Amino acid sequence: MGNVISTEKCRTSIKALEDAMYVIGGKWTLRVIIALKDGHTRFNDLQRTIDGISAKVLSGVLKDLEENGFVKRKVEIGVPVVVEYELLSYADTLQDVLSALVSWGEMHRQKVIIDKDRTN
Amino acid sequence: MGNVISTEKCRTSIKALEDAMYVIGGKWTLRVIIALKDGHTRFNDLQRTIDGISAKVLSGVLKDLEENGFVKRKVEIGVPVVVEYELLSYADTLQDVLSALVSWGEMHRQKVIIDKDRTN
DNA sequence: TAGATTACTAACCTAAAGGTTACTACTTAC
DNA sequence: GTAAGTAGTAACCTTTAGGTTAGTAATCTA
Repeated sequence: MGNVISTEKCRTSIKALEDAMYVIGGKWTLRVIIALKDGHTRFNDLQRTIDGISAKVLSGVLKDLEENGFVKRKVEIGVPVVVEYELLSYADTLQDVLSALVSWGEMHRQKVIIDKDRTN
Repeated sequence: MGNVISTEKCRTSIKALEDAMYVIGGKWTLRVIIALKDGHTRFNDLQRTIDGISAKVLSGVLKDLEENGFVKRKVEIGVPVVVEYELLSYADTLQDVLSALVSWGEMHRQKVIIDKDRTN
């Protein structure tokens, strides 16, 4: 009961997790980053790739990503004006997070399917 | 533009991420798991350890964790009745996700502090 | 004998993330 | 000449996760 030292480490971990989730825990944030990494750099291309995202939400997420230093918005003046969202190197720091989440998600989906089969 | 093959891989990754976030993306889910891993097994101990969580929310999270196979609820009959939440081995599969998120959160907090200093 | 602790639940309320619809102004394709 | 694509914004609405308050019944503590 109440091991203070471990509780402190625990609280520290929880705070770090909190910081991470604040920035990348939104419903769409990491999905947009995945699509950007996949080479989809333009607004409508992103919207088409990410099923279910609305223009309003995509626009908001892209603004947040810019503010947090993950993405650069590049406007190429011409006719028509072309806007490209370029991933910055800071986005690479998310590599471990992304691959851990994606592979855990795949694994978990398999597990859920197997569990369902066993109950039939 | 519109490389169909890579777009499909991208969609698959996004779905896996979606599955993961559905299960562990709640505001409190991973915080509770961290506290459980730290050896806090009882309800009020967990509530004291996880700053800001209400009894209602903690109770809901613990039920979800049980349903998803992360936790076993153990009742020891006696006076008073003691309830313990035991982490199951399935929770170990989250190790990579947890450490990636925690260390990214720590790193990001440092970056934010440094960025703030630079603007002063 | 008032207060704390045990493990919660019921009922209610709020905020904010996200969803929907419509619209811009210009250009290219059919 | 009309439909679709370019990159969004404005205004509005809804959902729901989470927050708040209060209370249970039994025991122990100051």
